[in-house]
Amino acid sequence: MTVTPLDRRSPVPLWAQLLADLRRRVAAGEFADGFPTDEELRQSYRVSRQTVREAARRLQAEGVIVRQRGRGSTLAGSVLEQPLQALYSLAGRAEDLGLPEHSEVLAQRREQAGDAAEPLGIEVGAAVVYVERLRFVGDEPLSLHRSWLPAALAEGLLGCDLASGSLYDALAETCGVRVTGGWERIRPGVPTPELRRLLGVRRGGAVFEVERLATAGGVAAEWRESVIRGDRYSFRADWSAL
Amino acid sequence: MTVTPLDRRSPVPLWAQLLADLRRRVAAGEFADGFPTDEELRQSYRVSRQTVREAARRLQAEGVIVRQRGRGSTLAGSVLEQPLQALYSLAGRAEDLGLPEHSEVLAQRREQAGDAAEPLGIEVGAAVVYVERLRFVGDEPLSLHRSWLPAALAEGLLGCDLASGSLYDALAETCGVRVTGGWERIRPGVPTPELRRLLGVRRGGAVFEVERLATAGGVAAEWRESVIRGDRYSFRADWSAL
DNA sequence: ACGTATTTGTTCGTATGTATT
DNA sequence: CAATACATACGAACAAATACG
Repeated sequence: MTVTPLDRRSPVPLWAQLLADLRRRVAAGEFADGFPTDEELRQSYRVSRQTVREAARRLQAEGVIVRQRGRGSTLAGSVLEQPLQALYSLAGRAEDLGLPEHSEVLAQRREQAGDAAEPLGIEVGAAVVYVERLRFVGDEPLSLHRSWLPAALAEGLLGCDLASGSLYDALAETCGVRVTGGWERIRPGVPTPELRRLLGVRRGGAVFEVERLATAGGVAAEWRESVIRGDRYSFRADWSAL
Repeated sequence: MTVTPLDRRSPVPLWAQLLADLRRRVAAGEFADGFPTDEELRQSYRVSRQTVREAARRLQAEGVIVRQRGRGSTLAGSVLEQPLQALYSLAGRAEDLGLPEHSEVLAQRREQAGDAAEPLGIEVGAAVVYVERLRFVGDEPLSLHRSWLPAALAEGLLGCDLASGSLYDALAETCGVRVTGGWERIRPGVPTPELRRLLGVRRGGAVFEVERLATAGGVAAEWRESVIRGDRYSFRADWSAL
């Protein structure tokens, strides 16, 4: 019984106290044989399910646990990876902010799958649609995106005007494929001279490199490699009450 | 009346439908004169407050709105900045994962505040404690952290052993100062030759550059500039049901 | 300066849906 | 099919921060 009792008179919310105690127990290596269920936590800490979920939600957001319906919560593997709010749609984000957005389409053609075959789960040499776009927010370029989509799904994109808007909107309208999920990984990078020129990055400037897999109903729909200017884009976190 | 009615028989959760509609309305420039309160949204969409909060929580996580107790929700008309799960404590994260962690203390001394004066909100030349640590996870260096703390708060850190563990733990134990919040900004960068050598980054390797301000009860407690190896650390987002 | 109304945050209880075992 | 476990959704109440008269 290593449960630390929570203090209801404390100004610190119950969920924060619970979160702290769970972090402590995780660090102590306590849950090697399975993370407790919501119900078990509810009983052992004598709080409501709401409170348990609030703490669990944050543990999940931090990448400490993975929660799955019907299966329960499990400790996440130990990788030095930080969860992130999904970039998802840069176009949508710019639009939300009321910024003018457009793209220069550098390529839009059929190809045979090379490196993209593996993440897409198709065979090398299978037909894919390749789209390369230089995206502008305002007058200056912000990012370069290279996307590979299985031709079986995205054939219709070839005749599409992609000079503005989200690729996923076009994919939904033209091909009836609605992207429902995916993942992406973000790293820092040094742009090649050609990329520097395309994006207008000054000497010594760095970029974010983003890999993304988008899925539609569990099927891989797009593999994307993006480069985003570091001098025009950044990530920010505000944190409190931890 | 631009409220799109929600479909309760749809497999898409109500909060997701609400979120989509709110995003649409934001993009349409509808909330120029104030974002609706939870109660207003509850009534106009005929859902419970729980549902409203679930959608609002995500809008906040995306950086679209800012929510404040007593004040309401406001549009965060802003920059191209993406919200991020706080890095918060790298030491804690490594510890949670059961990875061995330690630091090489490169500097730990009293100084006069220079560039750190402004973010800390103190006068240039005021006494600060400067700490520079090279942090290892496993046998290899992961990051370099340079911290400035007001001497008025953190004097006690000067006599502290900082070879392992979190600076904030030391700050709490030695000085009785508990960090309660803050913010950080993350950009990509190219390391200087000296940093390359210190961190063991190969030629052409890039890094994350992190600026952080930590506060304790509303008072600035630490200004930090960090450099994290890009080949050992990355950010990851999983997204779904959007 | 003080008290009241507003608004979001926290917490409880309860019921039902959905994915996994 | 049944049991398990997380997700969604409703209702309700009080706390805490803010705004306003």
